[in-house]
Amino acid sequence: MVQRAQSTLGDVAKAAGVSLATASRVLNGTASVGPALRDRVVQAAERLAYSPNAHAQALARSSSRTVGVICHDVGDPYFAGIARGVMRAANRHDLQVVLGSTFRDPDREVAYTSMMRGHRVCAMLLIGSGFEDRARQAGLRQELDRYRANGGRVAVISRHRGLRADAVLPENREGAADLARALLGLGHRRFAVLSGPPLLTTVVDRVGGFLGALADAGVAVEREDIIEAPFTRDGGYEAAHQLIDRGLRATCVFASTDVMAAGALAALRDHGIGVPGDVSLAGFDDIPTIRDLTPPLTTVALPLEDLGERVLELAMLPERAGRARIERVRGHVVLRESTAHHPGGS
Amino acid sequence: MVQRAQSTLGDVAKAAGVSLATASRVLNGTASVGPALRDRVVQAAERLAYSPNAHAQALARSSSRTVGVICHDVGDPYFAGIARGVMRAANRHDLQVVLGSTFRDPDREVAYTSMMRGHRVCAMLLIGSGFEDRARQAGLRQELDRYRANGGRVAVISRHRGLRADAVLPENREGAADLARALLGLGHRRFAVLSGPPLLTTVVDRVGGFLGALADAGVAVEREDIIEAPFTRDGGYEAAHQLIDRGLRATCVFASTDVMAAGALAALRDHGIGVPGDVSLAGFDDIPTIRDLTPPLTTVALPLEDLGERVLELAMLPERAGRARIERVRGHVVLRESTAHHPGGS
DNA sequence: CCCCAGGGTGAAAACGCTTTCTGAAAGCGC
DNA sequence: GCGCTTTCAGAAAGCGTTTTCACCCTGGGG
Repeated sequence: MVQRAQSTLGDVAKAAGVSLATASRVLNGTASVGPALRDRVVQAAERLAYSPNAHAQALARSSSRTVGVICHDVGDPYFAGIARGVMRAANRHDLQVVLGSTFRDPDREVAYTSMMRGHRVCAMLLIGSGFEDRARQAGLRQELDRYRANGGRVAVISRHRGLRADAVLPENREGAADLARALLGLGHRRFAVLSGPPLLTTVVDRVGGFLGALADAGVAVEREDIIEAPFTRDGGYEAAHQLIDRGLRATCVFASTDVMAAGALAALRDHGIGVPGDVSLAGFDDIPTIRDLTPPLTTVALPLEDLGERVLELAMLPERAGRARIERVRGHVVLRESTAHHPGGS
Repeated sequence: MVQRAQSTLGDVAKAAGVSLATASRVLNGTASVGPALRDRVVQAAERLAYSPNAHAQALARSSSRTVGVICHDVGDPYFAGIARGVMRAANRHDLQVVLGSTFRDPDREVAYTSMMRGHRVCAMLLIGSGFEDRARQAGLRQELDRYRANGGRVAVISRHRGLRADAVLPENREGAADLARALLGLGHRRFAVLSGPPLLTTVVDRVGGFLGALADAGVAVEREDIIEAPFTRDGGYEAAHQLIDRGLRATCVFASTDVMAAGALAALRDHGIGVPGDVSLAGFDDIPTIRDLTPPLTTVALPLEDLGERVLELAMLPERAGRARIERVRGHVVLRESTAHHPGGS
């Protein structure tokens, strides 16, 4: 294939009969250039279909308008919602976005951060739960510290151990506690919990908050009524299935994400267990689709798109000297029809 | 971009007491370097937390391992599903992804292509429906032609008028026709259609295919039973609402995407109209969540994640001399419980 | 008439890397 | 010991921009 060389600023300058410097100034509007020359340059650029080489620009300016975004899985509605917010804010700030999807592999997360450091992105956004595993976090932290040592900005959503980065923090613990109290208020006393991978801070917080609030009310959840499963629809399905196999004694099931709850709902339906007739079901996140389930799911609503916008806004702020900025976001309980009053309760 | 003195290859070379060239060769494994020097370089790089400047590399090599991906809205489950596939394939090929979300603004689409051209991405992926509007397409086409003239690769999902790019083509027309025939087979004779923006090729194909197959069977759909609405959940809700206001006479409603169908289902439920008792409902795409709706939605299943992987694979192939590669993907009809046999039918 | 301010322009030095070209040293057969 | 090929390392020329610095004008004030 004959690959005609992409025309350069030099070509444009030559075609317009001006110097490189002048051409650059015209195209950037950097300095005042005589109208005659200006026109010649603009026309030459158009004629040659000139497109400035962004790499050369980044190199010469030592700056770029690119942010790196790392999430677990763009395909998941939770991240998709947040990503939409990030993209909206990025458009507003005229920023380019390079995206990483780790598929929940912590090593890949580190690989992405180091790649983005190489790209000299002006900010890095870590979307989604951190890991409890300190050893695992160490590599990530080192990479990010190096990045920040050179002036890079980091902002995260959710709790990330040890990273001292600006953060948008959904109040998972409190939200789950609120939910627990609401469910207690409906009269439930016997609960089951569909937990995610216990390595995720989000899981720890949500399940911990939920169980804590129950404990405060004198309600304990037995070990076998807490099931760990992947943070996916099928994980939720499997977990509910397992729960049923063990003999479902709870009157209310809490799934730590809506995605899992959707799977659980399917499992319950497949077993002919009525929701909320036989058992109540609640989730967390308020992803858009669950209000269209039957029954619509009770959940703790998080403003996903908003989270995305805010984390990007945080990253655009200059680093704060003292300690990191924390924006807490309180989720609010939305009682829908998947949870019903439990007659046996108080 | 990172401000403070990020260490450079020069620093590493100096610290290791070797030349730039040697340092470069060690770090790239380009040529054989004596073990003693090699170690000194590697250690110096580690000590200085060296991270190669990707822009400088791209410039020096005049090539990059970055692909641009442009979609309408990452937040939409359809695109989120495809994006997941793209990310998976990108991980496999060790490619970086820069993402654009147009929010369905064709101008922004052009802006993205030109920005990505500037970035000298090695390929551009256009995800999602093209526009019928020839004038609008002209700008996009020009930008892409310039990109390809310089060796850039373009691959698209869905039909894009005038772009002669490699494409993964969901057979929207045929899929919709299959669906229509299946619904006819259930005995339905009176249909309504929730159409998307008529400027989108996807809409034209799906609605066209659907109506065409009906016409072949001697069934006509009246103009007022075809409603145009945005390609969103709320668009579907509104459209169904409007349909109901006009007096719902159809026994079966076809929504041109699952996302719209989900909204329509909600509207029908809100009006106490039973699905499929009072009316059957079908969508298109088979996004993951609709099988969990009640009733689960009949649809035309597209392998979303697979589409994403395949479009990236296409883009990685060298350009084919003659005409563009076309990969047709036949969706298959999945009859679920949202559609029922219509007693009045044949 | 001279000097100086200042707008407009060009030459050239970065920016951080890759890669070609060149040269030095080392290994080999005679 | 002599020429020969290999191997390994460095000097330097790009890659395509931006930006500093210097220069040349033109005009206006003294």
